[in-house]
Amino acid sequence: MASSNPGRKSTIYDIAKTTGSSTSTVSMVLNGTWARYRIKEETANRILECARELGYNVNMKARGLRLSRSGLAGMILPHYRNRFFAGLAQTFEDQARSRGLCPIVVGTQRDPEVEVSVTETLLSQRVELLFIAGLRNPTPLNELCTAAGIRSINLDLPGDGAPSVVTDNRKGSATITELLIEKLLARGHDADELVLLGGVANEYATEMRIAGFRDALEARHITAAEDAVECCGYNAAAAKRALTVRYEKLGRLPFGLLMNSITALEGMVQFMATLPHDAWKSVVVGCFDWDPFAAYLPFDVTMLRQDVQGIIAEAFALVENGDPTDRSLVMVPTGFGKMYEEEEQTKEFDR
Amino acid sequence: MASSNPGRKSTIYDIAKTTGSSTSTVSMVLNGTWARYRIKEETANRILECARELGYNVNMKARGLRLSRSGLAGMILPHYRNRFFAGLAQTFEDQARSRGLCPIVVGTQRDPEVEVSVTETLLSQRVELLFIAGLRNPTPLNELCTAAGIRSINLDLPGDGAPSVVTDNRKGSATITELLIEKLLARGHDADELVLLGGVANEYATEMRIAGFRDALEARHITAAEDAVECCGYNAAAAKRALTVRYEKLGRLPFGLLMNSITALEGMVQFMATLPHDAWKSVVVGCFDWDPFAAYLPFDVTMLRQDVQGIIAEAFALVENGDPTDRSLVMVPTGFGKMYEEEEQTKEFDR
DNA sequence: CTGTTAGCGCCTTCAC
DNA sequence: GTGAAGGCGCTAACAG
Repeated sequence: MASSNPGRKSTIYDIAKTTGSSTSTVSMVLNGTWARYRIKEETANRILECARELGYNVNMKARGLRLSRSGLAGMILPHYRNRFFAGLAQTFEDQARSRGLCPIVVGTQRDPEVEVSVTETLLSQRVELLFIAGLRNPTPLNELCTAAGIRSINLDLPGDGAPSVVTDNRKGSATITELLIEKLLARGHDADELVLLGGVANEYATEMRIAGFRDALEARHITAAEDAVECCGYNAAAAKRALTVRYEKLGRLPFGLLMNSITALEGMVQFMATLPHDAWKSVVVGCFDWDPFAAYLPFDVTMLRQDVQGIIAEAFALVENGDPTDRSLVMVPTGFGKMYEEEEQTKEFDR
Repeated sequence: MASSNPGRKSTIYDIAKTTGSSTSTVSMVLNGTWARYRIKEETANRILECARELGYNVNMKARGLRLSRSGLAGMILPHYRNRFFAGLAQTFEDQARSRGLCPIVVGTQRDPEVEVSVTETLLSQRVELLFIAGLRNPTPLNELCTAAGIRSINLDLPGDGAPSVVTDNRKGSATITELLIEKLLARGHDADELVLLGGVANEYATEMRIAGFRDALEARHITAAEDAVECCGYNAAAAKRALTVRYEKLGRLPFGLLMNSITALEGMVQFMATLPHDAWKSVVVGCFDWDPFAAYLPFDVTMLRQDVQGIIAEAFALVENGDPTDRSLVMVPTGFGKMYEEEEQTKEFDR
């Protein structure tokens, strides 16, 4: 780490001077295009060596300015607090890096002002693409991007200002509903014991999940109970409250529960913790999204897992296909349990 | 959103031409320094208006080149899969934004090659500072930064290549150990039932926690059992295995358990799920780090929470104080339960 | 009050 | 094979 000029980053001029060559030669060598220009290998090596010694490091600001390519890929999401968004972020980073881009992901806390200002900031940094995840209404942000000539893709929730990649919630919901019905029947309960709890009415994901839920019931010619679907909101407290009410009315829990989010499941667990132990075994549970703790709780729970790798891959494909008028909606299927081996490979010092 | 020149981002030249003024006037107006230069308010308004219509957006690459200030703040961390790192990322983003910087955080999956290449990338993007979180040996990265004249701060785990901000693990450990002992005694058990499980011997955080554990025992003149500390590793499977062995040897669980990480706690929960229900109530548990699911499991668990806001604030203070030879080690105290009101304020559509 | 100009560091063409 | 020069978009003197 022998920086001859500590504190000041070195430039190609420094290298040119120390090696006694010209800036263009240095530039070519550093870009790997030197072979095409028949530059002496010896010269090239000398320059490379010198660059290392000086701790040289391209100035992407200058290169980007010249080439009008920043090398930055942006993504905004609400937060990192669940495995879905955390996984999206991680996968995005990996795939961006593998394309030679520097990932830059920002959490907005669902604050509309932050969303706009972050988008503007990323645009000023001249990101080459922007993925917008989990926004109910991404259109204003899409428009900002379009105006700046930057491609944006909506993830998780669709919008009409850009192409969107979302989980196939309806199909997934039907699949898990089907599975829960099987389990209920196997336990000798009625299928119409199943309750879909959580989420917000008229919100895209919730509506799709409700539709899938009904699909599965109808496929078996089962009439859903009046109150089989309850959109009590996504958060834990609301789900806990809703369950409490049902418990008091019914004198017990429903035998089958499909929770509309990991946070709703959190609320359910909080409620279960207040009940006698055998309550845990009395109920068959399903959940959209996955969490490592929840997966091992002492009750029968099945978690629907989103395919973050698939989502990100589709999104990159969309930006790479290049049609700026594209507004297609790509559906990515879900799965159960672990989806990627490596994802769970915790390193020795992971905690 | 009327971009007169869709697809091409507009520049100050475009604005200068359309408003019939000069680039410097435009520049000053856009930077808000126009009052100082006594530019007519009317002109200013015309320019501002035009900028809006053109969907103008500063090119930070060019501005950065000129001012040699990128407006970027970097942070690297192993992953986002637990609440500590997720919170660090979120807090970093908030605080960076409030300082007018654009946060750019990258997860490295603890891959040393990725760590180096990400650092180099961030350095080429000319980030103005770099926070390095959760690395066992951050020194090589610190050196890269120093060579480039960029200030770096180590977070969570210390290093000798830069100042470090870490949680006061020893004090925290002593506090929670003390609390668990109280609980054990209240239940009529011996204090030497307490076991510290998980982590890696000779690793900084683990060693500090062991020291704190012993501090608390010694303060009460209790001799720790031979096998009171078991560094079985951080991951869930290892913790589960270690507990299984103890269970078989003892015929029951130890009455008190202090788990060295959220992942180790995960392993414990997995093991508990295999036991009869009353096992959950038989044990008093503590854990370093916090998780929303774990916090509401049906057993007596106390979670030590790290002060992510404090850590990030100290880190920014360190870079702002400016002494590049500073190698100080700042300790940030821990707390129990919720530490910030707002942190748990889930928005309506959060899931 | 406003316009002109000289770079910031880099890449690319075009001479030599 | 190598050097000189122009310009990416912006800012800060410095002239008018």
